[in-house]
Amino acid sequence: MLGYLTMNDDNALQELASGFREALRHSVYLVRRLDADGELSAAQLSTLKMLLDEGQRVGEIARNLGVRVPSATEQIIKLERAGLARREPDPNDSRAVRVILTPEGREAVDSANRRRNQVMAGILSTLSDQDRKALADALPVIDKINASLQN
Amino acid sequence: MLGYLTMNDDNALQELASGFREALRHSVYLVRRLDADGELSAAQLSTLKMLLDEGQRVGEIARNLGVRVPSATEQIIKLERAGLARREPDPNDSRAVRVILTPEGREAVDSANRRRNQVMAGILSTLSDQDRKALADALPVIDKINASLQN
DNA sequence: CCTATGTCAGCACGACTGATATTC
DNA sequence: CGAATATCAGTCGTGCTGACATAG
Repeated sequence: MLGYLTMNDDNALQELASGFREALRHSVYLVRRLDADGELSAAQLSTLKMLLDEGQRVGEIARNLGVRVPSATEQIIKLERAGLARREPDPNDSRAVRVILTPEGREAVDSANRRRNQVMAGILSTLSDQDRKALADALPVIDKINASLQN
Repeated sequence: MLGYLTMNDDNALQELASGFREALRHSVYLVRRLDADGELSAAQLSTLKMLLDEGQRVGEIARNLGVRVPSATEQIIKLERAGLARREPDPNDSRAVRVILTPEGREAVDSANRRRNQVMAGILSTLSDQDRKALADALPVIDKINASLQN
């Protein structure tokens, strides 16, 4: 049996969960809009971004993207066809494939990233300092929540 | 030419934009995961939810969902086939169609909503009070950002 | 006649599962 | 031989645009 305080806490938790879910649902459309007139789709940009440093294996990309390996392969093939990435055999493990950025890919990431950040910054610039602080404070928390999925 | 302070503000804005974009990108997968083992897809649940009170017209549903009318029609047809919603002519405007929930639809909303909220609440319950407060404080801000798309 | 509302047809994107090769 | 890695083939969900019918 729950005590009064505990029950309140539980209600608050449910409400927060519900509110956050709703916010995320709407944000899906925000992301879509952000991509709308872009040269790269969101999935492509995400994939390219994680190749920036030294490239990755297909399996790693899939895991980091939160999708299955065949889905990652599909994206990679598209990027390759677009001349933005290249696949090459992993020298240490011939089962694996390393995916690396081409110079064009690197340029595409930078430019698309810049464009999207500017659109978002434009939206954020209409907020009050207080609102921006609240958002900034919540980002690490949202990261934590997202990270809890990696398990 | 921008002054020092302004330039700092601008940098901060860009960083906030970038961080928020990144958080949203990851959240897409969170939402997916939340839907994964559900009886209703996220789009279907969202559609059903806005019929709870007194039903809505197709155009209203589309606007509230943030999608085009044909996309809303498609969802509605699926819900109708599943026995969760019904379409009937609007008595005041014969061009329009009112969509209303069936009792089964009402039940489905409740149950799916409950399940998803519980999963999310489970995740949130692992956070500190401070983190939860930060998240709660940011929700209205995120709503504002999302609302800025309605234009 | 023009506009608003909804539906239909056809398409694109991006995920998934299941079935292979190939290598460890 | 069994496990891991990547790809291929086929399917599904959900969005979009453009064309259309009907009503205001």
